[in-house]
Amino acid sequence: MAATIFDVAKRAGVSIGTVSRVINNRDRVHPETRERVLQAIRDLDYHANALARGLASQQTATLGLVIPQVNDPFFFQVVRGVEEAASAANYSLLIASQSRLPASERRYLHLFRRGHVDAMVLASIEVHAHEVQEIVEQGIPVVLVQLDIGRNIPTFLADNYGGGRAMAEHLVVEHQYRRVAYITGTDHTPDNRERLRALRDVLHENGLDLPGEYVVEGDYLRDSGYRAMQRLLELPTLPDAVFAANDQMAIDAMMAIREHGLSVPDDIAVVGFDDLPLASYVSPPLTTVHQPVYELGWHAGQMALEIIHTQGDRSALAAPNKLLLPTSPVIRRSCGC
Amino acid sequence: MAATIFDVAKRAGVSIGTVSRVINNRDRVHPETRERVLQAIRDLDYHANALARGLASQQTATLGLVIPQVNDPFFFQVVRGVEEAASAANYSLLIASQSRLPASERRYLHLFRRGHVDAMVLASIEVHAHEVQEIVEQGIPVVLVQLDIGRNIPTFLADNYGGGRAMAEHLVVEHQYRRVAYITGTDHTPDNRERLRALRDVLHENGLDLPGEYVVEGDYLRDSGYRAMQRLLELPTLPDAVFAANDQMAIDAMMAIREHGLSVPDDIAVVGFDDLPLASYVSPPLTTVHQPVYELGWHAGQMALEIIHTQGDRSALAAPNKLLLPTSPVIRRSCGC
DNA sequence: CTGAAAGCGCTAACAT
DNA sequence: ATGTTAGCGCTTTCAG
Repeated sequence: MAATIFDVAKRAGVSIGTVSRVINNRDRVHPETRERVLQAIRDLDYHANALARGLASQQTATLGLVIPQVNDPFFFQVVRGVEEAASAANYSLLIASQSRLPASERRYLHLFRRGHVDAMVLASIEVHAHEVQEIVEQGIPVVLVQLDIGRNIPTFLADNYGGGRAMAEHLVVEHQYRRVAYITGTDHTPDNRERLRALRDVLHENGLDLPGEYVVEGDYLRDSGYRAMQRLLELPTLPDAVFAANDQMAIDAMMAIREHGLSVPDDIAVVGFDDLPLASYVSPPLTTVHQPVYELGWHAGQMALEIIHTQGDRSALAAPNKLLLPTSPVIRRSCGC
Repeated sequence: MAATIFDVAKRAGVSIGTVSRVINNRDRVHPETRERVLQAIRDLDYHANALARGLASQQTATLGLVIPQVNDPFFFQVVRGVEEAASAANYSLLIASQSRLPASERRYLHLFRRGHVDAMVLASIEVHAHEVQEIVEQGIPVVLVQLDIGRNIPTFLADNYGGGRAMAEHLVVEHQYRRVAYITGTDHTPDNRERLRALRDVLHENGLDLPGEYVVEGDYLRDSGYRAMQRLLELPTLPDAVFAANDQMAIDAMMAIREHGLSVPDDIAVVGFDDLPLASYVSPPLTTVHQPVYELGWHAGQMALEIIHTQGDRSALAAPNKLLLPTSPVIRRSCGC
């Protein structure tokens, strides 16, 4: 059986209270006593039981992270970011995927209901504002990643609008493309909206229009870009550039264009958003917008820890509650450069 | 404050013992009493505190998963597999990345030392056999994934040899390539060894040789395939096919070949191992061997749960302790098909 | 079938 | 500076 605090106390000839003090660096302990306790801990290879400590202190030193179930390398980067922030602070990471089950079965809510975690990071999941509210009201800090529910909750987002603008400007101003089309992601996501808005703004600022038939619907997933592009290729006037809401669809679109006997970027330029590892390997290499995914996770984890450590401290509320991390265009060949 | 078992007991007019019984479906409880308790639980939105339960029962209903720190989509699939196995059994998943720190700082060992988890899944990490032994001796079941330390520990591996053979046969028998070269992964990994052994066996069986200069060293990571291929391209007699130990290097090798003014697969065929999402997008699409990564994770999680539930039961030892999951060649264009 | 009570291993007052 | 003790919320005997 693993050694307990009693074993340590006995071996060091002190009470468990003293052992607890040296473990937690609380109060003053006589240097000599401390050394004796430390020695006993080493001798016994003692490691405080996390559950007992959590039960007594009402702190678990673990962060909960909820991610969608979809199989997207994107989220893994978020996980890595949160994990590193957590483990640097000696916190553990409890992971839950959002299940496919109907919203009624929100199993991940158990994480906090059962006292498992000190804070939660919700990344890109479908969640109702009132669910988040419920968690917060139980005193569990929540941090959101790529997920904007417009409440007073700390939120980390990639700068979709800024990145979209930079890319749109590259297309319209530098390359002087006049007929830019857009392949959308799922319509309800803010990312998609922001990117589309950016394109539209830039076009307008340059006296150009984004006609309705140049906005075709995709869903971010494989193949949807292909189908969307096919529809564009049936138009009487072809676009000279296509901005896809993500890389996956941009790559699909390139395929459709090639199969149509046209060339990327000579006939039609294509750009995406995300900067997947894949992007640099396709031919022509895809021009896209890099998203700081790892950083999103890291900052979110960091923020969660900060809130935990300032709980009850009013100044914590002074922190901004929506942070945009910069995105940056990655210029490769598919834009015509 | 969240409701406790006392609140439920009071509201149902029973003792906490009875509440505990209905929660855990232990012993018999009078149907009427049970219903009253259940109702109280619903009324109060009661959820048993996981820490308290863990402390009292010495079971945490959580699995620990340790993965390497490297940023490889491969591991994410393992994570998904384990997570789904765990959550299907109402278990939580505690994740730890192996730190870059020296081996002395094995932080993930805390997971079990501190009573955090009921079992551990170690995936593809660097670990000493005696460390695993230590965990097992503490009574924590361990399951290994893509990691073979040759002890009596349940281990899930992809069938590297089988997949390697199938691919080698495709090259040598079907395509009749006579000069097949191999780009290695890091030498110490069993995956790499098995794949190389398979190639060598198939070559010999067909009266062919694998000359030393046709085995060039890579390290699985980006760019290493490129450099390895360059060395092959300097040889007086060029290979007519190259088998890379993974897709990443195969793709790099294709680049090197093209830059050398040769064509894939007309001048030199190239195949890989892994079946990354990327593989189908490069041109020509990469012929490779699919690894059941998600399945490895899922089975490992499943096995961990099984062992937990048969603890102390001798029959548990009857299970095979090394399981090969089938790999399958995915024939695309880069092999010449 | 149910209640009472003794822990599980630790933290955090409260004493001294 | 250190010891004592009452919980934290639950499971699990042991009685009845």
